[in-house]
Amino acid sequence: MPGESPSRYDQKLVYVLKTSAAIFAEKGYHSTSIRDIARATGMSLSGLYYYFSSKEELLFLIQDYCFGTVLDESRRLLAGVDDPVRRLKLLIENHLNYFVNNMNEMKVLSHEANSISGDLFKKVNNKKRQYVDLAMELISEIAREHKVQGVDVRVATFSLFGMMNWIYNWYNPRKDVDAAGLSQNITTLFLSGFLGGKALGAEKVETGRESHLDRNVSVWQQ
Amino acid sequence: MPGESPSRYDQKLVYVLKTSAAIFAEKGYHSTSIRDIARATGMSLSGLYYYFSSKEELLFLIQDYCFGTVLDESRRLLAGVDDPVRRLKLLIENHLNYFVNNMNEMKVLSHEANSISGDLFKKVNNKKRQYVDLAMELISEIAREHKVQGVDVRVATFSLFGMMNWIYNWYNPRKDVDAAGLSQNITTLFLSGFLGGKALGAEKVETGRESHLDRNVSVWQQ
DNA sequence: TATAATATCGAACACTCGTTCGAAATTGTT
DNA sequence: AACAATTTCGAACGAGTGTTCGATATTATA
Repeated sequence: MPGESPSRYDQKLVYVLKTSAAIFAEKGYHSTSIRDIARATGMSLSGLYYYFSSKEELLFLIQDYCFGTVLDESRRLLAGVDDPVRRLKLLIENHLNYFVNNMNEMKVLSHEANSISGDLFKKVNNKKRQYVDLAMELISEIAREHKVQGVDVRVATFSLFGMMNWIYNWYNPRKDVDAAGLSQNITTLFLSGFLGGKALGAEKVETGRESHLDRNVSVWQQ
Repeated sequence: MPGESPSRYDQKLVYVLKTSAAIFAEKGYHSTSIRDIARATGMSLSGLYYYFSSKEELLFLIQDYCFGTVLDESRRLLAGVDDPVRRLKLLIENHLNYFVNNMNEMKVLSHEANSISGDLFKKVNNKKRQYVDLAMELISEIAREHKVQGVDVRVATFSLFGMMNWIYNWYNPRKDVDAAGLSQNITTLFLSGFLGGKALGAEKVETGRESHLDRNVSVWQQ
């Protein structure tokens, strides 16, 4: 049912997640106290626990929501596309686009991957494995199709993720190329390398830009 | 003066650093207590403070020692080599070789870069900037020489560091290719990309394998 | 407006943390 | 053996942590 507006509860939960993600991204999960989050959200310490049952679950909610979106969106985009090179390009584009537009959440997802444990860790890691497997299979197909030799598929896959996930360490939206440029650059780098850059032009593809979390947050922003 | 053996103090300091780095790498800096380190080293809580003046300084000592070695070694290796492509290959090879042989320290250096603050942060960051600048200038030279178009030098540089520094998230010495293979793969990927892999073979280069920290640690190991 | 459901809060608890300090043990020197 | 320097330790302090709980305020329902 389209047009159904999210409940008061959901709206505020999203606000809490978004605010927490920003602080986690800035100070790190372990250096952030629930009191920090209370201050930033304007809520009381105990009031926050109405929206999560532990600090670790709060981290989980951020990571799970974030990864779920990336995974769903990439599947949606790849559906109906057959050529593995084209599919990989879409995956890269979606990944980087979401990263740039949700830097806080993606930093928390990348950098705090081991700050979570037990079942919550497993849940996030399942999605992560699915996502990595998808990319690795694409790269494997490409290797077969194009008879790539001398490059290990596992090394190639994680090198690609390294390129993409490292950006929270250096990327500056006001200084660097935009998300589309970033995708274009990294796609070229991965496929053709630094010295063969002219061979493959990555065409622009339409992907959603706005964060899901952004949608309902306006009410709560000062 | 070669052959001068390190003092008792230095030996044990190195032992403390090495042990701490292993725990920091496993549990993360903020989740590690000085009591954890005391237990692992077999020393008392207060006894540790004879070797560092604060937990943060302990982190600094690990990062500074580690980065200093990488930087010095890379300068030593690059001295006398003119061709920028050759120079970059050496930098990559040295970086990955040191990374694989000192995974704990390099993980602490990469992953805990923002767990340190103030002057100590500045000190480490100065070395980091020098190192990044060195790589970026090499890449810039290569771009000029080979008339590379369509790839941003800054994006390329940090993508390379992303590939290299991400490995602590996935690399398994017992499962993956060794340090030499890793260098070969990543050099090829960066320069020729996944689809142009055959063009450039990265020749093997001799670099030191043993960690500096390893040298004097044997006495203290159980 | 009365009643139920939802949402928020202040205060406190139990615990862990980094760090200090004076004394004791160990090692090196004469 | 006597002394000095180096190294180690136990015990404690004060501050900050995540979390709980009963009560209160707010909103929705009738």
